[in-house]
Amino acid sequence: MSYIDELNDAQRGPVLHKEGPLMVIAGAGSGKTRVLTYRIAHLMEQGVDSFNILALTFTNKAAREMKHRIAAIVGNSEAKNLWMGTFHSVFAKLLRYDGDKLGFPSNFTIYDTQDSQRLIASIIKEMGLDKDIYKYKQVQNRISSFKNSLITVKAYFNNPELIEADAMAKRPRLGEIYKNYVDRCFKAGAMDFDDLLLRTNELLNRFPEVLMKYQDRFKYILVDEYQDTNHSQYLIVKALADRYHNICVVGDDAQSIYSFRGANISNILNFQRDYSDAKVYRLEQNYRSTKNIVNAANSVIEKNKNQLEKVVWTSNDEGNKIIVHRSPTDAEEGRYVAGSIFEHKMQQQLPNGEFAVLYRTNSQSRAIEDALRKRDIPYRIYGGLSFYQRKEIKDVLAYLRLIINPKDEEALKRVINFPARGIGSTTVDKLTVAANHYGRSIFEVMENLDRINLKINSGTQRKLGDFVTMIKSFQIMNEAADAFALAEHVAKKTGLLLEFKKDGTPEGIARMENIEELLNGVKDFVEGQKEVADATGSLTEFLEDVALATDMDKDTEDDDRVALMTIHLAKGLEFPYVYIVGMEEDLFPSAMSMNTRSELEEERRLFYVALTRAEKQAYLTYTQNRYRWGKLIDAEPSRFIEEIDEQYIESLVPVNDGYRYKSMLKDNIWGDVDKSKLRQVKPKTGIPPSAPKPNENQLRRLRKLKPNLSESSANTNSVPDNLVQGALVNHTRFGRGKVLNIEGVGNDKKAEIRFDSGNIKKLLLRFAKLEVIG
DNA sequence: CTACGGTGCCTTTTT
DNA sequence: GGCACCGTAG
Repeated sequence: MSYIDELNDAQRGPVLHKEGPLMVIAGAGSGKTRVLTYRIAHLMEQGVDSFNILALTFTNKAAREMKHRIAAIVGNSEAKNLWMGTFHSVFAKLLRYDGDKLGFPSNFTIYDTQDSQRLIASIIKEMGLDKDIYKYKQVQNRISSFKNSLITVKAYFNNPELIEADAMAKRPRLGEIYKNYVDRCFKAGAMDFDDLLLRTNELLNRFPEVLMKYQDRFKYILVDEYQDTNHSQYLIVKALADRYHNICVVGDDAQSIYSFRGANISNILNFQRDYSDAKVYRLEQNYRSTKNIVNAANSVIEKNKNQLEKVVWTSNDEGNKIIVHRSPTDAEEGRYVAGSIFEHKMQQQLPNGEFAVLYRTNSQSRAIEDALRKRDIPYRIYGGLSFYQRKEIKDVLAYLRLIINPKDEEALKRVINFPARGIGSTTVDKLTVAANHYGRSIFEVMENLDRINLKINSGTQRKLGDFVTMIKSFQIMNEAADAFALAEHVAKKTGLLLEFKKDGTPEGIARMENIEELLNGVKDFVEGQKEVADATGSLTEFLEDVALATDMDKDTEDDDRVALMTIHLAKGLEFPYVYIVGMEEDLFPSAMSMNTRSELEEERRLFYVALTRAEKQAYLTYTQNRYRWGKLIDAEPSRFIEEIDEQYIESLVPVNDGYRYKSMLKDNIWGDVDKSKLRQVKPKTGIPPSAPKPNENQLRRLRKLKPNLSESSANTNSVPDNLVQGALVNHTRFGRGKVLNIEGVGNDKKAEIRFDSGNIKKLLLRFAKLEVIG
């Protein structure tokens, strides 16, 4: 049992723990995934049937990776049978089996947030309500939070406080909207994200035999990131574990960052109350980061009041201090980050994948992207507008959804007139009214146009008939053809591909290519599904996969790129070099999250998560002025910078963006050096026309600054004269090599060298440690 | 019915 | 600076 030897004492406890509830409080970087993986493998080696294990992870990717690692220990065929995935994907699967008891077809559609919002917007309109009072996004948000707290429509109307609150907010008819929304989803055979959990609860509550079936099946339940479960998820887990009590939850209260979507930190804080015989294990040794980073993060999270006791420590090296950097604008900030990454890469020959840029909001990615592009540094953005959310992709998917489930109202509305086929909003409105009146779906109304008098002129009636015929022909094809053939047929037959092709603009071509990429994705999926237990590779499965895919789930192509993502998405990941950008008040912490103590504490935990992603070096950057909503606004440094114990911070370095902007030193824009002045540096208006020159004090301090990466000129190698094309050289890391070519001048001078290993590398001479040997 | 331009809201974070 | 929605003209 060699894998047991790879664990430290603290990790071994929960892995070997036999029966009964256990909670693992796992500090950042303490090997929590390893514990989960090995515990599952160990259970299976002890004779537990893999059919009896349920593991709930935070991302599908995490589940996949864990499965692979388990397969490596216990064998592939056994690992296949594990139920492992996100809450949403696991319970979607469960609802496909047993959702019929609630009146849902097994091929129900999953509405994404946009679908929900559109439906709510149209309900508000149909009800004749003022859209400025009933804002569809806010309404959707509120309904979502009801569902996450298990407040059904019925529960809402039984709760005077909620009704009162909405009345006070001048939205007395919110309950009605809620009711209509639920009805319409039901009628459309659709569930939104929250329904996947809410309906699972309903199913388990109303049908004891179903509950017993799954209680008996899932004798061992493991939940990752337990601190981020919401009430609905909490109840599902509790119900399923109620029979055997073999529940293992893993989490870190200090990393709870999803309360905005209903996550309830008290789930983890109260675990011992729920299971009085629970054994608690703590993983406190951090294997990821340097002492500086761990200690800095500890000094920040200490400021939170509401937390479990835990001391994260590390025996890793001291490491470099955290570098804090100020820029005049967000564009400069991007340039600094790109320049810094560039220098690290050149100096240490690091791959792009060792770097991550983390931000609070998706909109911050743009400035970083621009700067990286200018430096030719490859990057990949995670999150934001993901592939599956692009218009053209959603259009294709909507057709596919309609084939599977013609009652899917949002899919129908999306494509009934795209590409344009002369069916306008007037017609769609008439159909909607009729559908609501008869309690049928729009598609059913369209199928029976001849039997209902809707005052639609005959030309339009014929167009509607053509549309119905087309969709039905697709349905017939779906019975025989595989998902790929069908999807390709649909893209062509509907005219979607042609629509974008004839557009001719680069944008249109890009969209066409995206559709082609989607088709390839379908193909890959169909083939990949053959490896999964009880999967068939059907269109239904593909659509479910797409609906619940997160951006992190995409197979990380093995190309080497800098990662750009929000801090939320970065949870669970680690990178040697981490840049946390936009460290400014109102941005991070967010202006929306400073009203209550608990909101602020969540922002602080978010910062803790960000900081603890870094293995070797963390950078914090902020700006004096930033573009927001297309306007330049003043910014001031985030309070979180001040909250870090000073001893872990490298004195705030001047803004000279490496060698390339060295000329700016003349009228330099200096970062403030004195930490105590952090809050005073905010300029009154925009960018000063010429930034102040450094005073004597600042100059003295700057001279004392150790040479570091940001001051590239200080550690530039002098280039030996005899380093010419054809010279033989020795490199400290890569060994002997021959210079093939020299290019560039001055600081940009690079040598292309073929090393004896066979690798050809381009090195910046001012960094490369080269010795000429002949 | 479509195309186009004006307006307002938006930016927290995601399954 | 961008998207979604609405009103108007053709």
